[in-house]
Amino acid sequence: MTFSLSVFNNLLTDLMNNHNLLYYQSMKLPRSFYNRPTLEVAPDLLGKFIVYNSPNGIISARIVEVEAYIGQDDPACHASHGLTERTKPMFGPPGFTYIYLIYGMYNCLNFVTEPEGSPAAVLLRAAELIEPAEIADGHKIISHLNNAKSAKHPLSGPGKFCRSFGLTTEQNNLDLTEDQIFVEDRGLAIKNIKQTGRIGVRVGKKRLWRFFDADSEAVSGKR
DNA sequence: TGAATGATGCGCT
DNA sequence: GCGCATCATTCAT
Repeated sequence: MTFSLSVFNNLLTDLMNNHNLLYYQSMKLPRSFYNRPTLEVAPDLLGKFIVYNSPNGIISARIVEVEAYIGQDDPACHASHGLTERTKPMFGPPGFTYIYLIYGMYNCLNFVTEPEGSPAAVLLRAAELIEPAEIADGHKIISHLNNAKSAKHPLSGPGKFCRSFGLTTEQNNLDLTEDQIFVEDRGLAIKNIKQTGRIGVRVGKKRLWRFFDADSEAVSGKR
């Protein structure tokens, strides 16, 4: 099973290197994927691949950990204080990025979910580069941007992920159905999904809205 | 355990 | 407007 999946991925890798556009168009998640209840979207994102067409080249990694933040009634959700300039993307249509600065130094990437006017998003907490690097110079770009700060797991944690990918608030509110940044399905299924409370929040701890791939080494924090 | 670091939002004038 | 507490984090001690 594991072997055939890796063969499958290698085949896709070759396909993609030779037929970039065709591959992207067929695998990219459509807006309808995000236009659903957030608690369905979040676990469904596990095993999908985030692809960023960065100024330095294309980077991609497998998503292994996410958290859901849902609506004005969720005290941990930024939208709990209502519509503000910062949280505007979450109130907008689904399938857009929502990136904000946290603790003065780290950025966090979210995927906006649910219909326009219904503020919700999924926070990307961790991802994993698949060996061999399946797109372009992913490893090189990431280790350069990460500046050797966390060589072993440079994508484990929302702040580390954005730092390694080179994502900042400049990439806020981008359309995930266009080509700069998107998520794609490569047919990889996650068989061991675990669910816990969200990390780092002081409110809304009872909601078990963190989802991660229990078989991944790249998951951040406690398992 | 705490320092680094800055935008945001709230509660006042 | 102005000041201050808060914050979906990370890393070194």
